[in-house]
Amino acid sequence: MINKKVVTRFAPSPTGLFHAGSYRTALFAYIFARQNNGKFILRIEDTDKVRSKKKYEDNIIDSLKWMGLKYDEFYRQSERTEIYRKYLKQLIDSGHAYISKEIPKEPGDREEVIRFKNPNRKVVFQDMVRGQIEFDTTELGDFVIAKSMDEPVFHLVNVIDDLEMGMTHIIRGEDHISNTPRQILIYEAIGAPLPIFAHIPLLLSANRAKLSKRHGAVPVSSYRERGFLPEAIINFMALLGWHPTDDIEILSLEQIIEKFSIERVQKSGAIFDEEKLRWFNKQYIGKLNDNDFIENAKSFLPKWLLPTSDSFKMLLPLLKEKIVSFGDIQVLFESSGELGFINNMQSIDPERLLWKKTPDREVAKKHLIETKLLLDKLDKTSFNTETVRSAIWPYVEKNGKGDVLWPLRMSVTGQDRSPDPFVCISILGKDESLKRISVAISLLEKTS
RNA sequence: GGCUCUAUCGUCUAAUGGUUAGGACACGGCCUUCUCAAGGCUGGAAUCGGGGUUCGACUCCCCGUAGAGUCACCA
Repeated sequence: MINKKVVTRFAPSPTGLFHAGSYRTALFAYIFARQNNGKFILRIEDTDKVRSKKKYEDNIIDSLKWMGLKYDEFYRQSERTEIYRKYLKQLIDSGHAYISKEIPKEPGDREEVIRFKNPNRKVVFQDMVRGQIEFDTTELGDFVIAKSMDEPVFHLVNVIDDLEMGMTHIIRGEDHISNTPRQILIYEAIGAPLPIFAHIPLLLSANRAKLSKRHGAVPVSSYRERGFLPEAIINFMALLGWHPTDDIEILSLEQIIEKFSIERVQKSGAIFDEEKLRWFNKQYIGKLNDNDFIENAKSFLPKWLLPTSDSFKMLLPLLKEKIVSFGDIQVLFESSGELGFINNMQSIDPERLLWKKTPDREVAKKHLIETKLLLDKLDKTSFNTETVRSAIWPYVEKNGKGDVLWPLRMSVTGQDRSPDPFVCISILGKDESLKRISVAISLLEKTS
């Protein structure tokens, strides 16, 4: 039995912010390694010195860390030139590559590069996702594998590293299918055994183009900034191109690792639709306990609302049920948001104080006056959602919920949509609430 | 254009020769409800087209069509 330990890798080039497309590739490679008790390697492919940026490398590493995808080894290709040179020399010495005179076509082009001597033959390989794939490499020509002995290029370094790092499974995007025959040729020239390939389908933008900076790719870090939970992103992404055998879709990373099977990976590309991610995020937010919720919510709260305050405690259940991502908290508190009334009371049209089923000014006015009286009896220091509710509730039950509560809620919020009036009133406090109710009463008087 | 890959509801997908083609998101309706949500119930919605193979095709084969990827001294 040649039961070699599974080794997979994620090999991004640090030339842009880490986005969903590459993230899903990393996730599948990670899952496959973990479910086989194998190794997962992160390799930064920064041979393009012009486009590679440290900040992008940092972004990739931070995002991976945030998502909880731990790698066992880390490499940077820019630090491995010696190794590549050795192989380059071997390839030239054995006649598989040669130094080629060129006519530069673009600025930066060399007059001399190293090309691979293409044996021009058919290449066949088995892909774990797609089955057998055939290519005729004749059309590829003698492709460039290095700009100079110290500047190897993608195809070469990719193969050498996978070889040197003992890669057993190359799990990467479908966009690499057409690179595979070139790389197989290099493996053969070096005399190395082939790894197993698995090309997973691409993630597509809404217009069906490969997800990229130009086409709707949202950086993972931006989901983090908008208050999404990594568990939700993982769950959502895993289900793009893969599906368990049953219909249970809410899955932790551990459960995914347990159930995952690369043979069940879809062959066709999947459109990245944020709508379902939002749903997943809501599910995961709902599972959070208060402490974790607060921890996540903290940075999105308006300055005046401390997580330790009574106001926050009153708002907590409401926040939990309303938001889809923590970033929504900010929206809620904007002047046009559902909690905007707290700091921005809009002037109201008296007509809006009337409940649709009882559009009578006298009725509305009477209920406002009565509830105001009830509220006035409450002690300021024990003015909270529960005391407010119990003070008014008997009156509400006796006179009809809509008849009493609609004018009350409208008078203190001025908004069509808001939390229930008890929460609103307790948040505003006794003085402010009574003031707003008085204003509403006088509005009804003036016009009637 | 050459080469390669792909094709089930709007979206993510299940069903690997026999199902009333299933689930989820989104959408509509109803219930609940002072509003908005949430929740419950419920509805509409798909096998790209044409040929085969077969007693029987979403499923296998061929031809179209459509989409995607790739054709760098980027990765």
